[in-house]
Amino acid sequence: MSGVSAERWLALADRRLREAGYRSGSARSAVIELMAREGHCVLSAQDIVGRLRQAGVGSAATVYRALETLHELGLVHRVDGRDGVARYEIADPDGHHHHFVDERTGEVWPFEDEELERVIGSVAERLGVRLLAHDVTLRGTAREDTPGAPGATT
Amino acid sequence: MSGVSAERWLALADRRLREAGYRSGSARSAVIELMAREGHCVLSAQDIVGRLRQAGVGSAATVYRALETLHELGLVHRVDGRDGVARYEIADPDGHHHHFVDERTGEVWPFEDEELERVIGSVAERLGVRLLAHDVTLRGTAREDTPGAPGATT
DNA sequence: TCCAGACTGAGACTCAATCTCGGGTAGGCT
DNA sequence: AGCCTACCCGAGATTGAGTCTCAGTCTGGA
Repeated sequence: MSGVSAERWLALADRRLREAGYRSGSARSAVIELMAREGHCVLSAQDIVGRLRQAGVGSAATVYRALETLHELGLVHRVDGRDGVARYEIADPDGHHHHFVDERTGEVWPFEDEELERVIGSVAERLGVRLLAHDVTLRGTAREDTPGAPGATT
Repeated sequence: MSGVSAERWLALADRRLREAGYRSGSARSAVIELMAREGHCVLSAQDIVGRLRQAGVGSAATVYRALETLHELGLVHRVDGRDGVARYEIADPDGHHHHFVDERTGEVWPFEDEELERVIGSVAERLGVRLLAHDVTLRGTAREDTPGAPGATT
């Protein structure tokens, strides 16, 4: 997600919060700014707590509260780790993606695939259910022999 | 999974453990039996601990050790809960399935879809990664078409 | 039978996440 | 501007899943 889009997300977050009747506060604002800056890839709640503590704001409770609020407003997605750690990323309003987890390094890379979305839609139809959300998580290892492997960049 | 198949899984587990050089022990056997009996749908680790404690065997440490061993041998799958709770189910040797979670009732339904598997395979190929596992979790509501049910998508 | 090494279980420990509550602050009202 | 109420914040206590440790027990081959 580009910087421009991050700006847009920040504005969106601001608006939604205000519309939902929330006031502004230093801690939540700090969380939102951090997410806009670095939340394009998954950030663990603990990461966020750590970053903000460095900056001298926020406490665990506050960060979790802020993230829960953002999640309720649909501004962030929660990605469940295999290790009992909650991870968050900003919800891209014009895009939907899934995750590949490298089993060796624990790194998480996003990807999207149109056909995958289509098939999931048809599966839901076949099952006769109304879909509200769906997660696809692939686990494995990046193939070093493939130059296009998603490991080249952070 | 049927009772017959549960028998088969039990035998398979027995064989794989022996082949891998494990000895038999009361606690692990109890975990395996419980999984064969009730593990066709997801069981949380805590559930298992509780059941076995009722029966007077096993401790938390032992149960987690046993489940880890079974997971390493590919005998069970781990399903990550949204709540930081590890859930397990027996790995059906002749079938791979995913889960639909009813958001209203919390019920979990397994399903399988051949095309979904195929698309996931091709996505992995496109990404240039070696796939070790993959989870697909659909969330939504069963469609008995309740008027007034939450209707958003994605 | 003997014995090395694997298995077990109670309890301490770690750490993410939540709860509590006193104090601070935003922002509407006069 | 000053006040006041309701919301926001943060330190610390608490919960609870999962892991670690270690001494005692048991399996299974020699």
